[in-house]
Amino acid sequence: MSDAPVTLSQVAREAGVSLATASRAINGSATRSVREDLRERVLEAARRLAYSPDPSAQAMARGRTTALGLVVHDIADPYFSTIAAGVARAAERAGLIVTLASTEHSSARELAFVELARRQRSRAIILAGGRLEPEGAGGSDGGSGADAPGAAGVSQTATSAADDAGPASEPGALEAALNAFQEAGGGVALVGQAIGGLPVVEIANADGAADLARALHEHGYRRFAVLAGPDGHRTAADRTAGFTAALAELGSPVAPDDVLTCPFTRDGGYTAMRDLIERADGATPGESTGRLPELVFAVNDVMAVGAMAAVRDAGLSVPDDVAVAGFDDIHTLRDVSPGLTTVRIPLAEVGELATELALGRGEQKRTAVRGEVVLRDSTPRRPAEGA
Amino acid sequence: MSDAPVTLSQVAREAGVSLATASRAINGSATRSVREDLRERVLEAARRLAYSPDPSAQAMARGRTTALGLVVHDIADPYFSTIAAGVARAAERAGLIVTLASTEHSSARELAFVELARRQRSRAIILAGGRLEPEGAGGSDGGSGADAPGAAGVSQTATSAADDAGPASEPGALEAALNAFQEAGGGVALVGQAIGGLPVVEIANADGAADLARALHEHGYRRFAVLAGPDGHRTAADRTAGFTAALAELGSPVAPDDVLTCPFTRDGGYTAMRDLIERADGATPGESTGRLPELVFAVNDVMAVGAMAAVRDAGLSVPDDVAVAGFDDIHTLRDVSPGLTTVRIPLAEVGELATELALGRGEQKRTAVRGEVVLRDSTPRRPAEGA
DNA sequence: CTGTTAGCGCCTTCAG
DNA sequence: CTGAAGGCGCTAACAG
Repeated sequence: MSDAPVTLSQVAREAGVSLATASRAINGSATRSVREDLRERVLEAARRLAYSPDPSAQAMARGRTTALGLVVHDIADPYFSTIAAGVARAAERAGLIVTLASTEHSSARELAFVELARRQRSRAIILAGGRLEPEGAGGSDGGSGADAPGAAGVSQTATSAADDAGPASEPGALEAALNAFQEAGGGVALVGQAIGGLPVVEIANADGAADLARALHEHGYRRFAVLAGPDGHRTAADRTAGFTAALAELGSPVAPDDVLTCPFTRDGGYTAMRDLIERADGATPGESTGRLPELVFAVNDVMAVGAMAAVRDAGLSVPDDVAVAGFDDIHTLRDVSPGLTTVRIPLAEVGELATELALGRGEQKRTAVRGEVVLRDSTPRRPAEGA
Repeated sequence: MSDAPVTLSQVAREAGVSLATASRAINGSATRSVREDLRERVLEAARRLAYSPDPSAQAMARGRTTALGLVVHDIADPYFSTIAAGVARAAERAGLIVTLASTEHSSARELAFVELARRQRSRAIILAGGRLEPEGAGGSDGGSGADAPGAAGVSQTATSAADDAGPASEPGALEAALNAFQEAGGGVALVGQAIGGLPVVEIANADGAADLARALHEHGYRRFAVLAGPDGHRTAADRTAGFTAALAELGSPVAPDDVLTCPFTRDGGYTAMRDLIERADGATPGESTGRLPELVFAVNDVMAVGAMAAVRDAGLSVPDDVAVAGFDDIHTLRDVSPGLTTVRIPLAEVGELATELALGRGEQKRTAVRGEVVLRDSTPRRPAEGA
């Protein structure tokens, strides 16, 4: 059928006007305007021919794409996919196409995508996901040489760009790339926590965790442990810090031993909780406690669910033997049983907000979203108890 | 700093060669080759200048983008986000940029995206998500006029294109659009079930459900109900059909009354299960059963979890009062308790497969993925029972 | 208000 | 094997 796409000039010819007029009629060029009847004719012709503009051509002529870059750590993670849903919605509203990058936690890849976005002249870019402190992430393969195979080096694919960025990019490289992107006229928005002075939808991780701690304390809990996520993970660190700080203030400090480092994943939560249980059982001798904490706070829901599984697998019960709390209020996890106490973050809205921020609607460059504590059955009120 | 992006000609000048040579050196033009030392010089210059090609320009010159379109119903749904993760991985491997479209169940939007992809000359497009039978989905607003506001009609944004496609596109329009896309040289892959003769990663929904039914029957279950999803939803219908057919064969047919239509969502599962319970309670008089079925099969995990919540909210227990089974084996839901019996579909792999199919690696145009029954605690073996 | 004319950055025939 | 020249589809100065 209609093999070769219809071009604007075909439309112009069909309508009996010049190319320029057709262009103006169709996109309503900023300053110029077109006589009503001509416009009608052009529009009519375009409809008849089923014309639709070529984004690449427009991008080239305008020096600006209609693309919105979204980079997340892992699109399969409900935290990110919910944000992505918000971004997708807002982007569609703005008439933008979203290009998705799932970096699988490689900061090199992240950097490569930001650079790609700049090169591609994306309209804006949104970076979601807990920034890692300098350290860097590094891929699984340590690809030794900088430019190993064939015609690498200067590549035209995101892939190879990521590959030869090496195991971990220098700290600051991301910020620099983002700044360059912005200076080139692109919009930027971060989700989570700030980098430099870039626009950001901040999630009040520390405050939310502190609120949670207070609510739990008020419920009668006194002895806590924290599954704190990996070292160098900002989001995890902020949640941990907010939680422990609030407890310290309340006179129920968390012992350093009871703050366990672990991956930011379901398995991380599972394993850490299992360790905690083994320790309480005396299976791992030489440890302090000897008994389980009353409540375990996992710094995200997915970890919390892993932790609950570990409790069950050990033949124990949540909340009878240990209470568990999480963070995020992942929608898909709202029906776990017992219901998981958590801090609700309106992730989809966060995505929409970030999009609007990146697009520069509204002046503020910084929005904060504060979570709301949601108490459920995984942390019932404790019966009064003597010191 | 480096404000205006570096262009190929700058690289060429820097290397002291012509534009053409630089181009050939960098992308290794099919037929032509370049002397080794010149190539080195060009590559070196490119590196020094941090050159990277402009995708739009390449797209225009080559008449083909480096974009891979992925359209899903709802990226926040773990089913789709897991597929998306697979697609993202495979796309990166292939050096493609994925552009994401979350249609929010509007078939008009779906169609619009396919057309956009064609216009944009995307390399390939992947359509995931249960095709709806003709009926069409329709947005929430019934946008009356075909071309209502201002300069609509011929639009340059996916948004407006979707808007004026009206509530529901004619059946076959999608297939036609897909065919046109393919004829224009783009790759296509469907996920779920076939449309016409297009390449597809089929998910053996009926077979998987039948396997599940047999396993459950073997476990001693005899009286079933099905939360069947909405009318006209292919995936839902196939699962329901496979399940009921297998049971009929085994001599435990499911009464039509016990096949409940409901939305394909958590709330759909919740509500339908609640209805089932009320019915059993006699709260809704004039109904047949009077007692709960032994097992309720929800056609996807998310619905199943909603159903489990309804059971709990009614003060009943899974599996003591009713057993529950789902479909998909959503990763995030693997830790619900009791563990949910389901049919595991390797969703991420499905995404990768679809990508490869769409890219035309390998000749076959059709791959089938069969799920694997996973029995968990939500459907324990039933004690032997008299007729 | 409309039409003509240059490019945008790159690839790809063409000559040399 | 290399360089020069044209064009992809569209927009944005320019004239008219």
